Amino acid sequence: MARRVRLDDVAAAVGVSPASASLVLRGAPGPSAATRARVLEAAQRLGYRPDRAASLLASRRSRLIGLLIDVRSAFHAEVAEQLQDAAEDRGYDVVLSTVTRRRGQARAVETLLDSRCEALVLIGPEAPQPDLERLAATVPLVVLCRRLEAATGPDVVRTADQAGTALAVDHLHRLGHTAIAYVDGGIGTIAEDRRDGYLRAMGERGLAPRVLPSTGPTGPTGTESTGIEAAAHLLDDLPTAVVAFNDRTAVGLLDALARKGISVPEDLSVVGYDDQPLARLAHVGLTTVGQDTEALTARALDAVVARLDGGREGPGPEQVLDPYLAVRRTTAPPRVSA
Amino acid sequence: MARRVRLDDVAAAVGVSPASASLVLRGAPGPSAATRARVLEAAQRLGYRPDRAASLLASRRSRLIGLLIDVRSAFHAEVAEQLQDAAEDRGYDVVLSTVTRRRGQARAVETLLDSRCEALVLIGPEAPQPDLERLAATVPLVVLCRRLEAATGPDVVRTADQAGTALAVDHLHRLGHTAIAYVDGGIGTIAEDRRDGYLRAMGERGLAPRVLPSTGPTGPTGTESTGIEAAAHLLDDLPTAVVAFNDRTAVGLLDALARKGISVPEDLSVVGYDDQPLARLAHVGLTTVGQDTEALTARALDAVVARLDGGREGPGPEQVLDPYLAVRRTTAPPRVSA
DNA sequence: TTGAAAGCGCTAACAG
DNA sequence: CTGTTAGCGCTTTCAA
Repeated sequence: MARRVRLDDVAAAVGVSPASASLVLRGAPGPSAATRARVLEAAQRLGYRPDRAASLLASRRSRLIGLLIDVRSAFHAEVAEQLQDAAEDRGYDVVLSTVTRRRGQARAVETLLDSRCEALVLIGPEAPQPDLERLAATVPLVVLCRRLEAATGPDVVRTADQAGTALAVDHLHRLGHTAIAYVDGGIGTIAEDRRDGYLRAMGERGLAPRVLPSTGPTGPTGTESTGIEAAAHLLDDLPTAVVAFNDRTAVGLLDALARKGISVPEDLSVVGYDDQPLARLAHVGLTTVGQDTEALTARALDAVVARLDGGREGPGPEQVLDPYLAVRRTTAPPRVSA
Repeated sequence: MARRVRLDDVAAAVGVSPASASLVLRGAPGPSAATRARVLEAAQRLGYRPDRAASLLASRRSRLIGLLIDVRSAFHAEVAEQLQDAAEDRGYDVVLSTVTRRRGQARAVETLLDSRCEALVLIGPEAPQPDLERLAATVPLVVLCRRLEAATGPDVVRTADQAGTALAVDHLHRLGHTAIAYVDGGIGTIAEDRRDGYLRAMGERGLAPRVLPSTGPTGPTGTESTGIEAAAHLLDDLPTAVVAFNDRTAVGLLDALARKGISVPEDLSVVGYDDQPLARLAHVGLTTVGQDTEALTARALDAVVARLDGGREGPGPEQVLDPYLAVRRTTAPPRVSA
């Protein structure tokens, strides 16, 4: 295998200095149109590919944004794709680092830092706030989809989760429902917000809340089984509508209900949360609350750029976007009972 | 923000040369236990983090494996996670590059090459074989989940897709089915193999095949809508069982059938392909064919290591793994008809 | 077992 | 507008 073509080779072939060739290949101003053309031609002909490690080492800036993802999450994936494209438009590149069962968030962050990322984006990190603050002291940090108490270090971009469940309650109430239960999502900031939004919305309407606890500490929370368990509790005293912590819970609920012969939405309306592809399946047609991922990633990138290019020092104001409600086939007015 | 701690700082703090410190920090043999301890202590205390760009540039080898993924695919995600962990055990690191709608495979591959990856893994690449051969001439290449005609360049690791659909047919036949239709997946190596497997399996059993065409060139292939369309054709002359090109198609099919009042598996058995998380949902309970992702990634990594560390020159023998059948709730013996 | 010196391939100052 | 000169932070001979 032939030695790789270097910048020097290109420069030599054209008869200019490596410095000039470098300017040309980076599209930097300076070189004349003539030199430019010749260098480009030679680079093309020789099959020159710049060595990223070398240019990274030599340049002051890396223009690299690190993104931590749990690659199994569809939402993370969507963010990754959108951030990649958005970053490109601003002249940045995104480095992905995956969290796996064996490879915790700390390890993944280190990888990113070692790769010279200038800023980091974390999606719904579960780390305690002090850890995030500490990290933010090291590198510009954007926390996506996670509320922080009086964030001082990281920039925060998130959707108003409280407003999301409130949206669901509002929708059901307008349809005529008053007995609206909520299937909880357990611990965590997101679960808290969604629950609070439900409780507040119910209170505002003078409705009695009813929160079904999430699966206990034995099982994972916010999964299909959470919904299945909740269904069992529900059967004793059926409300006319249920809001679930997330879509997976809602799907579990739907499944269990179907097996008990309870029709949705005739006997019971169900609302999920997340607007996952799953929810959109014709098969499921789940009415659900969703967030505008594209806007979320755009804001996240704005925050990064404001710090790196805009010279902003501290975190910007918290960005809280509004959720939307996608009405599908699992909600309807309550049955006019006898 | 304080200047980053360098190797020189650590070396100076201990009073040894950077060279020795380097050896210690990489765990290379040479330095005495005493030096070792002192260097490690100092590195820890100063918060030293090696600069990857610099070490990459300086070292002959990068020990980097590039993986191209479409991050929206659950399967790709699973491979990414497993390859990451497996690579770590062999002292390699995985660099992820995503293909997006805007950023084609070629671009993503270039990124990987520029990052000094020593080998590339592509998952089910759709590029024409000559392109793959050409790429394989540049860098050790492993093609995962894609059959190649007499592969000369890349290593190939895949599951026997023909055997997969044959497995499905066999299962249905044993249950007593004879009228077994197949919903096609359109063009592409994988679709061809699955269809061929079906046709051959039917032929071997003296059964008449019936292939329902995939959605035409207007729509994407292998999606829920493919299944929905297929259901319409099916209704004219209902078989007792259907094998679908993939799970998404099967789910579309299930949905359409449910709306027509056809019960599964009582009136019709359905088998999918891929064993996606979707299929495992209690809600769906799809009988489906799957592949052993863990084995697949392990073999892929073996192939990479054989070339890089084992000094193998050409591609190794094609690795073809067996698919498995996950029997769930969408298949049953045919109704004993009147 | 350790240290000195010479790069890895590129960019960034500055001088011409 | 172009070339020269130094590094970026690390690894790697090779000699001590």
